[in-house]
Amino acid sequence: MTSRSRKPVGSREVRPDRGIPEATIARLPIYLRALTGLADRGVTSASSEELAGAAGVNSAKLRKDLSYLGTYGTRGVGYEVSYLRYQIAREIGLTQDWNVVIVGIGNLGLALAKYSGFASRGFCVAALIDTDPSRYGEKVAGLEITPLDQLDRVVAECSISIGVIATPANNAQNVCDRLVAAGVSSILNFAPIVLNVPEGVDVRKVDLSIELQILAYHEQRKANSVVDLEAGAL
Amino acid sequence: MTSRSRKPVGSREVRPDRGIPEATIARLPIYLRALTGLADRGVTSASSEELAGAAGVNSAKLRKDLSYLGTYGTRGVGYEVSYLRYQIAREIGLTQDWNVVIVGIGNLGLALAKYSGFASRGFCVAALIDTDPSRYGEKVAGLEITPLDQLDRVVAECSISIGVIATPANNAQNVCDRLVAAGVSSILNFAPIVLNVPEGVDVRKVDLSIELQILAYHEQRKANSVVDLEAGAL
DNA sequence: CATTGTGAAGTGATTCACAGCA
DNA sequence: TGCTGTGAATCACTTCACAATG
Repeated sequence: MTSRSRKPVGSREVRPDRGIPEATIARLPIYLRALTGLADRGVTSASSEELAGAAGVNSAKLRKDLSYLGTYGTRGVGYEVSYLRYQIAREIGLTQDWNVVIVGIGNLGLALAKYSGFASRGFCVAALIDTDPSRYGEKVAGLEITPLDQLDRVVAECSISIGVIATPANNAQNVCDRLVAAGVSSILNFAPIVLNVPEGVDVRKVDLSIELQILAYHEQRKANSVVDLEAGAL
Repeated sequence: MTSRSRKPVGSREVRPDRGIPEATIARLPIYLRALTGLADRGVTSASSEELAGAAGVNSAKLRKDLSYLGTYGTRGVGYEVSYLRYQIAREIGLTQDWNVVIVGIGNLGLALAKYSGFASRGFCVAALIDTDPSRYGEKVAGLEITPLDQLDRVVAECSISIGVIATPANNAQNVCDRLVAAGVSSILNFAPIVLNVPEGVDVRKVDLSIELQILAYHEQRKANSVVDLEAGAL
């Protein structure tokens, strides 16, 4: 098994080694989703092959990924769905619910605030922040839109550690700074800019135009290769 | 599928195309965004160091990435912003605009339909599709919501090759199949399921809960390491 | 005996470090 | 001189292939 020298020597092992590759971590939620789907359909046990199919990866990768968490399968049989599901949820940190603040209640922020899927996946939208005074007090999904300058209070009161930025690009860095100052240390950024954050703060970004552009690149290449074929270029 | 627009024929000496790493392709849109930002601020020239800063990557990676496209810099000087911007846009396939259809005009679909940022980035939302008859004909951002069974016609009429799925999970595979049947070969999927598509169709997925869960994992680890420190465990 | 768990091999991406050029 | 472009080295991730095992 593992035994790489990470930290400067531990006098002893604290928990089964925390060296899970980032790529694996990014897939754990997918496995969780797949397991929940199987459980909902009444499936109680699944092989790595079946699970991998449901998650859209190959089975070797799935087994390797799971091996970083521990040995939760049974050789010759497979994995018990609900048990594995629990183990992954625990690993991700979903034994507790996480409170989230959404900043920027425009079209996208509104959609996120109303999205019902977060609750079942371990997240609770606990506060909505905007900077437009005309919207203060407006209720969305049972929550009042609150001014940005109350961020510190709201973050503290609700024990919020995850912030979602859904503002236009020109406000995003400012909002980000305010979130960090308020104590938020994980940020999901929808604004199309690179955020600067201090050490210790995690940022993940979702830029829809970028996703489309990546598709466009491949789309263009498909179109071109058709042209090539028609021209007998190969 | 329409679209051809290739370079002025192919007796070019070096075809820099073949084999740009996927990781590089995924960053080209980021460089494009950074260059646009610089251009907007009147910057006409930038070193790899400056550009990399604006894009949130290190300069070695940026130079290596750009080297796959061609040699667009000047040693000792840097890169001409507008020239490089054009070259990247061309590489991605943004010399043309891409028509996009959004399927599922719920909260998220609505937000996407209204989002003004697509236009400036090479995309035009050309059609909105839903399955709820009570919404047929409703106008959003100047477009009528159209029934799913008119997808084929709409895709053909508007030469659409990119589809966005913003439906609930239970409709998504069906919608996906319909899109593919209609001739769409690139799909951006917001539904929290794994889509099955035939060879040659590209899918990119955005799952907001998964992004939050990845943040939660790191958040949990930060919290735990604080506990470890307090307990003197290291 | 079917299936897991995992070393070893393979592949791809990143970073280093410096030659080559304006 | 200063910065790009790029081989070589390194690091990270994936896949292979099979011994271990319930």
